[in-house]
Amino acid sequence: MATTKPTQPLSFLLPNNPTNPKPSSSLKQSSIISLPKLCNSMKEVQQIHTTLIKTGLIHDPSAMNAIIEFSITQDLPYAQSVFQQTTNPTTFAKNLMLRGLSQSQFPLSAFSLYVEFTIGGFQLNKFAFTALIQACSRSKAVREGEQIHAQILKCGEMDAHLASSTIQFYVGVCGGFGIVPEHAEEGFRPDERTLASVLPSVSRLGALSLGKWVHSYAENLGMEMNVFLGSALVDMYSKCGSIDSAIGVFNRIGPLKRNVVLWNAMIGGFAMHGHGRDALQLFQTMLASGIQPTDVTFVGVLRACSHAGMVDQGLSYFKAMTEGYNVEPTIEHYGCMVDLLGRAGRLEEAEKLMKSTDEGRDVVLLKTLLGACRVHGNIEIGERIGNQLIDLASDDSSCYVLLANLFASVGRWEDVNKLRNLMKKRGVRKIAGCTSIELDSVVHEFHAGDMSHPRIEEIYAKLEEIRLELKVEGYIPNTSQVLADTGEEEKEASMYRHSEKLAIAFGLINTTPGSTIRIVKNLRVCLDCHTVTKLISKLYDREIIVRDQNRFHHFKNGLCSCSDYW
DNA sequence: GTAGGGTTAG
Repeated sequence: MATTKPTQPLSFLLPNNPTNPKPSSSLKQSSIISLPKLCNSMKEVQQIHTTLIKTGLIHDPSAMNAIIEFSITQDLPYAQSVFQQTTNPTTFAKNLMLRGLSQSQFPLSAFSLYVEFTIGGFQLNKFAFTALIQACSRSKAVREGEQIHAQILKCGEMDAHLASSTIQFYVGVCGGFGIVPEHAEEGFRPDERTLASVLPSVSRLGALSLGKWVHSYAENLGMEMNVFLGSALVDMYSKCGSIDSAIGVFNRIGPLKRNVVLWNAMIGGFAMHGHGRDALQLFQTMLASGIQPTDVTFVGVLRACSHAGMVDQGLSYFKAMTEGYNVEPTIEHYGCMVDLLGRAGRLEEAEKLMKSTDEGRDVVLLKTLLGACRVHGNIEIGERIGNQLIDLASDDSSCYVLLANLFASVGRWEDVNKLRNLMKKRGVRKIAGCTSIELDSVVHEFHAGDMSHPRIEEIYAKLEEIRLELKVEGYIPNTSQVLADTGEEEKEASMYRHSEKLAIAFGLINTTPGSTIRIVKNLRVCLDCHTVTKLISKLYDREIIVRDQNRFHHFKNGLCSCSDYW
């Protein structure tokens, strides 16, 4: 871990450094040859390399290996030249070189070295094979990978590590085809790595009870809560809507054990839940504990600012990122910034920033800006961006829907119809809205106007009850996002069959009063569902947590954590 | 002494 390395330069250990009066002979041989492991830069490695040559210690194979080991990740050409100058490279050094090339920009270059080695009569071992099969994974070289797989089987080098790299190869190049396990292995015990690998799938599903099961499984087996498992759990709990449990896992990992990935996961968790201040406070704590932020950290920080509406803070963190922390902005950072400025209604600035990058025609950035135009009813910029989008991403239905929403909000029904016809002509279909809710480990899924649920009558009865109560409260349905130019009554009726309303009604019927309702939606929440959910949270005294396409909404006491911008 | 796992805009 980079943070455990000494930060001061190591040159004071070298003999020609005047600040160090001791001659090099006072250093044990074993200590100088292990120095490259402690190095922070190639410059230090080169200094040590020079010293090794001067003192003759370079003839010790482990000294050479240490130099190669450091430089394969930092300066591959350097490692290659050192390796070529070695008269009798050890197996270890050969394996390192294979690994270095397989992790380089041109993974298949490992194969030329492999050919060289085999001509020279070198027998490959499991470490060499791992590097080669990974090279095939990275470059999607199916035939080569299959041949390496055959060789591995022939020479009997297969073990658990190599098997997992081989599986990764097949999963990556053909979706796992051809490697279906024959049976679940008897006596097989998953370890922290296994669980850390399955958790991202649980996170994507938003299946909290499944994630909780994995967590308690780990605890029951007495597994060590390391940063890998910890980060995966923090992310899982965040993405499954249980930010408190995420905090619990984070806090239980000792401050000294926390690495930047774990901090990033927790900051990102706060961000997606709209807890901007918590995210920024945690970021400051991270800095105070001496952890260097990465580009991912700033994605979390900027996302936190945008989701919590902290525009000024966001702008100053973006500045600090590039000027103070030397982190180059990526497309993800620009995405956050366009969202941040767009939320504040600073649409011209958002567009200017977008155009100033190489990513001015990126579909996601354009969609972010168009979404902001819809929220702020800016038809001038919105129409321009929208038209650009439906050419650029002509098969993406959400672009048409966003633009149609904008037209509908200003009553331009003719344009809405034109868009609908264009979609039909181009064969683009709207993605159907779908909301799921999990009760007692069973996932119930609802689509708009769904009549298939066995308890659908009760659900519609509950919705009717809600509709009447909201009417008493003076609520007027907002039909601006209904894209059919029909009568108000028809529009209202169609809105009451939206999938999120069905899921919430089902949740109200089947959970104890006062308990939290969690639902997951595949698209963005519609404007009317958002308003209705706020009112339900107050009327029924329920906390309702909604995960939509890209963030969480916490509805409580008539308010939503997104401050009505999403 | 070498290899597998975790975090990333809308």
